[in-house]
Amino acid sequence: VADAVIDPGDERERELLAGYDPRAFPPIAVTVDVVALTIRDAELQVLLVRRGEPPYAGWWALPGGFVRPQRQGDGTTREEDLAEAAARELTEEAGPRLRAAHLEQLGTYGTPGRDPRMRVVSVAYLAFSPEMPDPTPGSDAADAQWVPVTALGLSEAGQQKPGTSRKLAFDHARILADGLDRVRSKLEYTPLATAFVTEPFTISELREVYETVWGEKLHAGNFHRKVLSVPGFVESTGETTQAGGPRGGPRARLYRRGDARLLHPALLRPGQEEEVR
Amino acid sequence: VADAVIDPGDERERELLAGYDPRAFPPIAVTVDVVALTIRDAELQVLLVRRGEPPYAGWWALPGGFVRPQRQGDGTTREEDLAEAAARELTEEAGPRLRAAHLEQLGTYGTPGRDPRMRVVSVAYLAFSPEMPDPTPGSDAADAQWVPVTALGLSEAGQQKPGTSRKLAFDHARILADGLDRVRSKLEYTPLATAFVTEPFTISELREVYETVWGEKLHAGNFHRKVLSVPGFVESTGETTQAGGPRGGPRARLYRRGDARLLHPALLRPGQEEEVR
DNA sequence: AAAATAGTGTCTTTCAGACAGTATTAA
DNA sequence: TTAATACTGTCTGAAAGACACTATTTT
Repeated sequence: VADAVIDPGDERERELLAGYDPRAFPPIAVTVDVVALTIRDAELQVLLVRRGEPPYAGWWALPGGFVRPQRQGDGTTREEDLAEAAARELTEEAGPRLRAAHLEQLGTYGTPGRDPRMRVVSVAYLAFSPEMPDPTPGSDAADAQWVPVTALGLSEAGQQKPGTSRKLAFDHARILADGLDRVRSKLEYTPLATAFVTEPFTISELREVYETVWGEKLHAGNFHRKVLSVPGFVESTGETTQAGGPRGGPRARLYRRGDARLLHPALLRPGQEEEVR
Repeated sequence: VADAVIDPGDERERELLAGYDPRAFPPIAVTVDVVALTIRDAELQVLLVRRGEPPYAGWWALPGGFVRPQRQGDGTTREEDLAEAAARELTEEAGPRLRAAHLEQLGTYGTPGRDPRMRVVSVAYLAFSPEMPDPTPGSDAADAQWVPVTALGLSEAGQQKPGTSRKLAFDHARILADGLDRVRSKLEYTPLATAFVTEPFTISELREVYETVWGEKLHAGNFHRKVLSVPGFVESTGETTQAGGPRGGPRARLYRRGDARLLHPALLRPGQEEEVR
């Protein structure tokens, strides 16, 4: 295939190429996939795209696509970084209104055979955003939807349980499961939960993030004191909400994100006594 | 380049290919790089290879190379997984005696221009092994060496300080810095330290691992009690060493790795009061 | 005998979690 | 008035860290 452009030269040069020049090998495709998470209706939801073409036509997939060596946006032509590619895919699928508050690399998946068409190595990214409207129907993102992760029947092993209606294409069930593990764990020791709320926010809103992601009720009083005791987690605005909660209660104080990158001491997840052995 | 093999067909098909077929784009090379760490002479050391060819001839690099779509080992021909490729590179560079006790994916680096020859996306792996002999001179691994990480003058920003004699090629200083961050942090909440010692081991040997990786002296008595109090971290063999320490002291009890995958409660790193802000 | 090391005991401080209690707001 | 919620106070137990101490071994 691509060998054609190379003049092998003498044997030494050929060996050099075999060791150092990838054009001597069949190509490997590089893609990015994005696990975009948000909280809607008190549920953790993930952005999925319905596939229209084989393979896996009619199945659901994480938004993603091939990394483009050339990027044309503002007129200038330059190459595209991996994180840029992830952000681009997200915007293309979910619309320009989705501004992820946080984007980080999750991991890279390159097991042979994960894409039946050819060897594909996929760099997965994890994105978090506050509650977003549905992707605009009729736009480029017509086939994108926010789906509650509980509706996907994921097992601990990163597979979907039989009988789940929305089937995930490729190894996306595994990637999503890894992403969920990562989020649940990062809530403990980073201020990541603040990426799921819009500023200013209340301590209760922050607690709802933890409860939704961890799937466990937390003690409101202890949570409140704990959050305020961690230096740099949140920062008071001095304001309060304009009204109490929908079912009563006093007005709550409002906060902004603090400047801490790590939470010390950490907010440990309850019910983890049973260790992973 | 590779466009030649594709017949563009009508416009619809061309668009399909542009979206789904990587052969419509210039190729991106996929490599694996390995950050192999061990403890020798009470120092944390990393396996580096001296580059003989441009670019960066004479500089030092992490062991690594292109992922081979086809792998020929036991006669059968099949594709090579990313982790397999990492293990293969490690064996090729350090010799077959290096058996990593632990191998995990670190991250993927694909910034345009990181390799001046072409667009290269590199999947980095992190490997840990107990103390190993030097790579055999005269073998394939003639140019590989264990180098103390302190000799590389890494700054927090993942760059080498001016005046460092051993210069790291490509963005390998950044990859190594990320790897060191990962190790230091994983010692806290996983039993990873046991990957740096040979079984059976003493609590003091385990403490030396922590002290070397963290670069801080720990309180021997408190460390001892702490390790034994974490369920599943270590498991007693019932044996003791045959002699005391080289400068006196009683014989120490010997332990094996336990079955815990996570340490609860964690072994928190001291001197971290100053948070990352 | 002296020095080094393995391992244990104990005290103080911090923190997580349970629980109670007060003030404020909506229905 | 009732129920819900925001926030604070207090107690208990777990655990980290400082320090002291004993026992065992080498020099």
